[in-house]
Order: sequence, then C-alpha cells, then structure tokens
Amino acid sequence: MTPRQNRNRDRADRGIPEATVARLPVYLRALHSLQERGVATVSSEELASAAGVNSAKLRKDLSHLGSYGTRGVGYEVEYLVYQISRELGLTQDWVVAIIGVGNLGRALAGYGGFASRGFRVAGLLDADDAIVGQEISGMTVEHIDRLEDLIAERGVSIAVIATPAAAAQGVCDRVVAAGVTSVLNFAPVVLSVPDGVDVRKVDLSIELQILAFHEQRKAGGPGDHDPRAGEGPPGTTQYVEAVQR
Amino acid sequence: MTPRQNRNRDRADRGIPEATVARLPVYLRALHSLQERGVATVSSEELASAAGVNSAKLRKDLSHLGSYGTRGVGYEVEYLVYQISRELGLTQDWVVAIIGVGNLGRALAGYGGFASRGFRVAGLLDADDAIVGQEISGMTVEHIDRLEDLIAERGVSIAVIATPAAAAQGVCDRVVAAGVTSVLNFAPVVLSVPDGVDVRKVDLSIELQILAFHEQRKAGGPGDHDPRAGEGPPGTTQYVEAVQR
DNA sequence: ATCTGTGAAGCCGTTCACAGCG
DNA sequence: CGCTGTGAACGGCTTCACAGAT
Repeated sequence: MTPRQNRNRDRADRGIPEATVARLPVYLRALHSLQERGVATVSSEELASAAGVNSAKLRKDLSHLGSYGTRGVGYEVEYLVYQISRELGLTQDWVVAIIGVGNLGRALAGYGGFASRGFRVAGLLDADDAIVGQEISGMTVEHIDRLEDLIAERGVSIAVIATPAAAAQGVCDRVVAAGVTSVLNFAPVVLSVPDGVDVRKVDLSIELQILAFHEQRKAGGPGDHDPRAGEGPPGTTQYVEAVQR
Repeated sequence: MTPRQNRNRDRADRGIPEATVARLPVYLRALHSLQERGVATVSSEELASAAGVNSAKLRKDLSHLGSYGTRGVGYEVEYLVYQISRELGLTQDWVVAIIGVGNLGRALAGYGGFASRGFRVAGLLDADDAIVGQEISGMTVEHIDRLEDLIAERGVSIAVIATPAAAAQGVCDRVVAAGVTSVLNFAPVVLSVPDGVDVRKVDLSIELQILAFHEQRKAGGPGDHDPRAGEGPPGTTQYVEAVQR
C-alpha cells in the first residue's frame, strides 16, 4: 500500500536480517569514532576490528544495505555513516517517553547516548507523588495520569518502561492503547502485546546469570580469580569476539 | 523431595547451547512466579506461555539439562527451579563489584534482582572524589585506587563496568589483570580482552536504534498514530549531510 | 595488486511431528 | 490417553574462498 520509488534499493531490498540490524548500531558507533579521529576511509578489516566482529561478517552485513564500498580501497566513512543512519531511521527524530522515574529511569533520562542518536525524550512519568514535579535532567516529572494525553500531544512513538515489575504490564497496555507500537522494557517481566507491537527487553539480572553460568565452568567456582585463564572448550567465548587494540 | 540424585548427565553432558543458556533465566523467573502462586506442577505449554516462548523450544531447552519432567504430567516446579539454578551456578554466591557510580551505577547498586539471585555487591567504586564516601544503598563508595586490593580481598569474580565510555577500557584492563574473568559492560564501547575472559554488553541506545529501525518501516515514520502524519514513504529524507554527531 | 561483494558450504537454532513413557 | 523427549526437516546466520571491480 505504500507506493515507494525504488532508487538504489534494487539490490538492498527490504529484507535485512535481524542479526544484521542488531549490529548496525555497533558499526555506526565505530564509524563515529573514526570520524572524530579524522579518518576518511576504512577497510572492512579495520572497521570489523573496531566493531568486534570479523571482516567477512561485516562485509556481508553491509552488502544487505547496498554496494557502498570501493573495491581495492574500502569504505568512505562519512558516506557509510549516512547510509547506516538512514537505514536505521536515525535521520529523523524519534520521540521517547520514559515511564517510571526510579534510579533506572533517572539514569536513562540523563543518558547522553539518546539525544545524540536522534532520540528525544519528551516526557518523564511516574505514579509516585513524591517524584512527580521533580526536575530531572532539565525535565519536570509528570504524573502517569497524563500518559495518554502526553503521547498524543507530543507524538511519542517509543515508550521506555522502567517501572517496578508489577506495574509494567498495565503501563504497557496503556501505551499500546494510546497508539505506541515500540516498547523498550526494563522491568523483569514478559510483556504481552498484540501483533504489530515490538517489544525489546533489557534485563540486568539475566546478563549476570549468563555470566555466572560461564564463570562456573571455567574452574572451581567463585573466588577462583587466578590468572590461569584460557582453558575449557574452544567455544567458551564464542559469543564475544575479542579484538586486539 | 528430590527422588533420586542420580547423575544423569550422561545425556545432559556439558554442551548446553548458548541460546538455551540465555533463556534459562527467563524460565527461572517464570517458575519463581508460579511458585509464589503455590503451583506445584506445570506443563511445558503453560511454562512456555509464561516465559514467552513456544512449548517445543522449552522442552528442547530443558532436555539439554536432563530428563526432569514426567510424561503425561509435566514438570515439578520446585525441582525444576533447583535444577536450573544449579545449572546456572546460582546455588552459590557470586561477588560483584560495580565500577562507576553515576546514575546507572546507582540504579544497579539498588537493583533488587541481584541479591535475590545470588549476586552479592561487595563494592562500589568511582574515580570522582565528590562521589567517593557517599552512601548508596547501604554501601560506601570507595576510591578506584583500591580496585585491585578490593578484588583480591573480597574475592570479586564479576565486574560491572558503568563508567563513561572513555574510562571503560582502562578499568577493564585493570580488573582483568587482577584476575576477574567475567565482565558486564554498560559503557558504549567494544572492550578488548584476552581469551578466557567473558564480556557481556548491555547497550541502551542500541536497543532503541533497533526499535527505530522496525518502527520506521511500519508506516510513515515517527508520530504515526497522529492523524496528521504518515504522508510519505520512509525514504523521504533527502541526501544531505544530515548526520548528527 | 588490493579489497569488496557474494555464491556455496557448514553450523546452529527452531520447528515439526511422533515415538516413548507414565 | 496426555505430555514429555527427541530424531528429522527446515531456515537463518556465519564462515570460507574466490570472482570481480578499481
């Protein structure tokens, strides 16, 4: 139903693998860092190393966006930054509301990585009257009662849920009913949402538990931090690729 | 309670897929929740639904740990909680240090999900003299100079890095040199570590960027639930040097 | 000569569908 | 019969290795 003119997306198509999408932000960050250092051109090998992946994967990933490199040379940093940004939708601004202004919500409100990537925090909401009215990172915390109004008035398209677990599903239902279709959930619960709504979850304790699992099999249990590392089956660290500096 | 403590890792072996490991904490949480509600037995269908996966996946995942279900009946909640906890290494305590006590570090220090899962925060460290000495969640922030001593004295086995990006690699090098082989990194940089050291990364802005990617192709761009928006295709942005830093 | 872009192969994870056991 | 446990089929992602462009 969307009549779109295909310019240079003949080959890029609209089928970018999810795994690739998840890595594009990492490439983008590495590119920004190169840009700040005044680097104009970069090879797949160099960029891959800066991003912590191998070069074949990087090239394959970029090939899903189009042919933006020059054989025999590499990629032009600035151009690649633009192409990835556009693909991720970062050439437009996204309006975000943060719901739940505890320690975590506060941390998120003050996180520089949002504003610098085209995410504009347009509202901080909480249910606690002791918190409502406080000024956090230059914004005044508003009452959760205003949630629906605020979403409509300010055009919020992404909701960040940083409430206690018990409140999360209720808040989620409300933002979805108000038209939001993208949710970033920090509460330790599985949110259920209708089709068409995207939920991504960040769970601090799950990450620690995964680390504990691997730590446990390295040697003899906790407290065993002696410098004799690097044993175990070859696949032990396969989910993180070490990079040389 | 537990029928027989037989060593049925003939089959379970030591080869649990990474994807399965990443889901075990989710199952564990769902099981705890069932436990609180007094449920004694659960089918793969019910547990899968509570965890947000399908039942075939859940059964396959659990089969990697052993045969802990009863055909025709389901799984005994308490027994399964124990088996998963043991597999993840949560039957022992893990000593954690949090480095960087900004907003995020503070949020982590006060996060209830740690203590309740066998993670004991044994130190909060920061480089800022204005922060050192402060009391956070019942702990006194210590100076980063004491990092190595503290790791050794208290047997820290997992380091949580919540510093600014620029400081993260340096801190990482120090904790690794001090013998830590598991790192949870919240700083927006790719850490390089020697083989045998596990790094897991949590990146708030990457998650938002992935959401933005999907949101972008749902319809016409941000603010889409606003009757006024949604005019043109996603590619409406022209190629200008519209890249923000 | 060099480095990108990509078929092809291999690996891993998910899903299916049913055998096996209570 | 009901539900778990699992071989087998499938699909997607990663890696290899080289064809192809500059």
